[in-house]
Amino acid sequence: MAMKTNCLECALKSKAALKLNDKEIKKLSFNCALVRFKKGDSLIKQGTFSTNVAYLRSGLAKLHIAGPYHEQIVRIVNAPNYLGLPITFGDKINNYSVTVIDVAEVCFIDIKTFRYLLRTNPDFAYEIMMDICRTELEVYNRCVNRTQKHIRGKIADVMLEMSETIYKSDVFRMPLNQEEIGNLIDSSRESVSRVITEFEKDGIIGVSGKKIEIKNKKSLILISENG
Amino acid sequence: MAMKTNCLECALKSKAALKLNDKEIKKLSFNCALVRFKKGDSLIKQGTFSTNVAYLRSGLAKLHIAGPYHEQIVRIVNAPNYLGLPITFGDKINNYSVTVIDVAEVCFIDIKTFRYLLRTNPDFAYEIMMDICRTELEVYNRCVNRTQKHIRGKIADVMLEMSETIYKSDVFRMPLNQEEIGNLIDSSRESVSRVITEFEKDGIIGVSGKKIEIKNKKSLILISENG
DNA sequence: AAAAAAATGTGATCCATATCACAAATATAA
DNA sequence: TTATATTTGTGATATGGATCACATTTTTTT
Repeated sequence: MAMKTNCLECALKSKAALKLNDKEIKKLSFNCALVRFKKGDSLIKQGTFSTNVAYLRSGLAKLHIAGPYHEQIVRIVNAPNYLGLPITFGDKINNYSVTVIDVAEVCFIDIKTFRYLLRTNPDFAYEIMMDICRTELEVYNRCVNRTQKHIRGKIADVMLEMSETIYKSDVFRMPLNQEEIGNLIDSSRESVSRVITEFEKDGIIGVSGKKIEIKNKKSLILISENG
Repeated sequence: MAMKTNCLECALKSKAALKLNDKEIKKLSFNCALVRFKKGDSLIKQGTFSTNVAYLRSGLAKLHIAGPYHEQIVRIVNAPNYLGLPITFGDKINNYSVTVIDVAEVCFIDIKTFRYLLRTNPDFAYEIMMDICRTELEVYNRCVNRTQKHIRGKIADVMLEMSETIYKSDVFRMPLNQEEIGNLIDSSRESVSRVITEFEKDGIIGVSGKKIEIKNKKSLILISENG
């Protein structure tokens, strides 16, 4: 499953890795394994020990936490992006799970190597820090929206995020089922179904199976803003 | 208002600052101003530019965001702690506000000096990174609780946090009014009032004005866990 | 100490969503 | 291709908490 990597020639390097010199990249290459995953595979499991830094080279994953009553998807992570950086530093035990939702390639980097690079290359460290901070700010806003918006606005947000941020296209294959969408926006599967049906009837989106087409982006934005 | 600081002799240094050598501490001292604030004073204002790193040396502050419908308190920050580190790196514009809720001393550190220290002292940088990551993990869990728990459980959590984490005592002066508690746990002022009254009637807490006494911690923990 | 402002308590009513309970439709495995 | 499992659609009903509307208490200002 795991393959030797050639980080030097990798075209999907992180912004941070671009700051490494050839010698450092080689060190990284030696201590890094590339693994392919399919939908449903678990990359990080809440409650287990973290031993590697994971870098999502391609594909899509969900970061989720077992809440007191049900599962909650905290955010969708699209490539290229580090996964679970905060656990690498904040805690030895994984505070959340990460699961693949669309075929993915993941580089597992030895944690000692990663720390060595952080210590020796301040530019690399700075980029990693920027990355963590940007994510944190995003989580703040996501949390505020999740708790304050009504279902219709939240579904509109999900559709817009998939279209604009994740797939960068008006037509896409929704990688989450309705129960997962519910876990992402904190509502029940049934309510998600009702709103999606409503959006379709109103001609705002087109649905055929998992395929979604954004037909009226302006309406979606309006609904996102005004509930 | 602002005073020259003497970081070298400061007894309330951050874990990160403890990693600095004397020369670095002196540099910090030269580029740092200590300011005292009282309840209600604004330390960081959402939407403005961030120019300094703020370190809460003593006191208490709330980190809050203007949501689509109402204000939301994201977390309560107690000293000693950095304020708004993620904005320092993640964005030039403040994504949230920080306001004092109990007399506070804040050190404003010149951002260039801070960055210089990050570049030159990897141990310092590592501690700062740890700090950011721990906060991020905390925010994840807080967000899950806020959206999934019922009011009674959330009020129990607030009481326990104040008693155990913030004031480390069974008796304390609640620094938030009921509207603010509502903003912290996403509920209305009225509901907060009702639950607090209920807890008092049940003999779980004692209330006289702002003074709160935890009378039955076991009950609170039970309510926190089971709603 | 009096007046004004802010914070709190409490009933009555309303509403967005959850929950329950199935039917129908898709997807997956045998 | 049939059988089985998973996902989705939709009505009926229940409910936690929001909202509204005041009364009361506490705090702050003058």
